[in-house]
Amino acid sequence: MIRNDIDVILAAMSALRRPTLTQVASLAGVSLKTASRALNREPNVAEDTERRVRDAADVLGYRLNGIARELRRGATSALVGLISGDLANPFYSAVASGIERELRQHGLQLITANTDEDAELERSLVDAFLERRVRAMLVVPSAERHDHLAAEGAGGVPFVFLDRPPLGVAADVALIDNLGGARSAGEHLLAGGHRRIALVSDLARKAPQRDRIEGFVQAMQAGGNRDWFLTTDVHDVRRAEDVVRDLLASEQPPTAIFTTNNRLTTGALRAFRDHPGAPPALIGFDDFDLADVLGITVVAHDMVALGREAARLAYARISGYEGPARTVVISTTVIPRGSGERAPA
Amino acid sequence: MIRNDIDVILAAMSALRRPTLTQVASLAGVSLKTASRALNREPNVAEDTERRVRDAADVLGYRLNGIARELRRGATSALVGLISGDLANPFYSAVASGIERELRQHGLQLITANTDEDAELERSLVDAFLERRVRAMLVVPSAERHDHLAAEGAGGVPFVFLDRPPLGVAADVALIDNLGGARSAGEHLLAGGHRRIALVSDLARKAPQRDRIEGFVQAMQAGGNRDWFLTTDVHDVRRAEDVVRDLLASEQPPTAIFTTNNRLTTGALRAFRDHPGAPPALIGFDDFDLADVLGITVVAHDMVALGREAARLAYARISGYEGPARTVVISTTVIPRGSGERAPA
DNA sequence: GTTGTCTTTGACAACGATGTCAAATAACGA
DNA sequence: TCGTTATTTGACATCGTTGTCAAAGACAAC
Repeated sequence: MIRNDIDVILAAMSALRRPTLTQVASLAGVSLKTASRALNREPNVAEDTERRVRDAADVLGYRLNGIARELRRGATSALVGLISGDLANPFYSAVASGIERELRQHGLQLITANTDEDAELERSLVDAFLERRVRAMLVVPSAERHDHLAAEGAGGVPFVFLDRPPLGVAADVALIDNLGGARSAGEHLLAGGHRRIALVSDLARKAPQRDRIEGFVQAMQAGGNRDWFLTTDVHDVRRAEDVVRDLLASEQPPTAIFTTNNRLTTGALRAFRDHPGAPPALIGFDDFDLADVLGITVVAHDMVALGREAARLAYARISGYEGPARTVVISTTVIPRGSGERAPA
Repeated sequence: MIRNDIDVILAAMSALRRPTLTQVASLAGVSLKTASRALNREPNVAEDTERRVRDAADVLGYRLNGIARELRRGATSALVGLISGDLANPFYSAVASGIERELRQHGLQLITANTDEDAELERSLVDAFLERRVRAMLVVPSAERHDHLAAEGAGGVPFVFLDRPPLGVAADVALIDNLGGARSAGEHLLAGGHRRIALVSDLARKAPQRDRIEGFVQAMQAGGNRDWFLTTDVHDVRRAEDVVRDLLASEQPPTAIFTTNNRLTTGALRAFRDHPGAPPALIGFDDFDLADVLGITVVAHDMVALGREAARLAYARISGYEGPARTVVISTTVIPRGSGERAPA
């Protein structure tokens, strides 16, 4: 009866709630279950019935309630969580896009959150994600220790760490070859004839920075060079600029500088800009957008690949892999662009 | 009875499923509802009871099932969806971080997806997000038209568009002052004495690019200059480099160039690098990292603010604002850094 | 002891979908 | 025509939580 149809439609609209499958079924004049079958293209639904249900769904603007479906289907979502310190850093956003593309191939959806490098927030965000029943957690760790996550690993939700290995937990990790990359940088400068080399690094307590420092030191030792020095805990661009400016103005300025991440390289370049004399040689860890135009030699690595590999590790666990924790290491390459090849003064 | 407790624990463990509230309740020896009350810190729960429940939850490693909770509480999640063409572009990732910070203040969580500028994917991702019952959708549109979203707006889920206004729908939008910014750039070059100016732009069918072109044209008209020319549909860095290289090599090269986005500016800089003579003046739309080091004059704007404002528009709708669609425009500033102030040859 | 108020607890339905199972109908061969 | 099988449909339970409502217990005042 037409009047009745209109009632159903009006009820669905006016309630300001999304129409439910029950309403669709009632409008189509079939049972709830039949409507469900029709919309899910299950076999054994009469052609005519399916059409009626689809029409009804269209009229009402019906959209499946994924929350209810997930609850019924096993209380686990198709979501994978990513928590990182600073998604605004182009460095990390490349990682995120690598992850996203890989996950999509398996019908999984990425959900992200920033911690602003805050360990407390990291914990609470992990909690929030787990409550949403994510299928896996990808973490670029900020916190120092990760024991609190150990229980989770056992509890069923796989964790994969990126860029920095977790402390206190055996878990899958995707890393960059920080040690090897930094060693190559050191060797490159030594091969160029440099001896007096300054190393400018970020917070030394973070593992990637530690490894980059160590790789560089290894190169120096292997090359028998002791004429190098290290400034550590340089955490932002401003500070890097100041540090490098001081280096340039010192009694015996270095003939080459190695900066251990993209921010520090930026700072160094700003300091160079205001410096009257010829700048020292420079190699930076991490490639960046206009490095080619600026002619900056860098230790490059594929961040998209890092994300992709991490996503693969996660997916393996989701699909049932139960073996021991694995580590994937992304290789690095020195890309000579001029700044790292300047001869010592 | 101890034996019984152990049974509950073992059952929870071995099932390889997360323990449910029922199991916690049974271990604590209370009813399901009481356990729920205890864990949610509802009033009127005996202190002793609450402790027993909490202990039981700890023992089992219980974690609330957010999916079930959301279903019960109203079938709408605390998620806000963001769909953008390319999250890996630092431009967009700044937007995302602005959004995220604003949302977090209201207890909302951002969930993101890339469309790779694919209109079809955009549609299906919007669908997927709506099925997850996001509270609002933020979209950096790729598709040409957005009529298919109109029904949604009515259906209750608020849509906010960023950077590009939607076609065929009246919805909240957060935009950059493309027109004004481009006009300022044009005026800046005219004031510097330039007449023969080349405009290099991306796909002209996209609204932001159209506006930037138009703003520039307005400035030329107002300044009575007709000696300018436009290359359009330059979509990637490579192509921009080629186009600018050709411009430099032409009979009558321009004395100034205006590139309408950061990718094109990068391309221009690459072309300049290989050019023997003095480069023309250059102004780029969009600020970028190291533009200061390179001394590039740009039309800058605050992308984080763009994200923040979009999130605010969305939140207003979520909190019940039902008024007409609103538009927020983020202002732009010309930042002179040298490249835009070079005198005409 | 009775009444009334306040605290604490539990039984039950509900959120919106899907899975199980059985009933109704259609189609077929004998 | 009847029995048998295949198709199509619907009633009902279920996922894990929270809201409603009523029952039970504690306590004070009369």
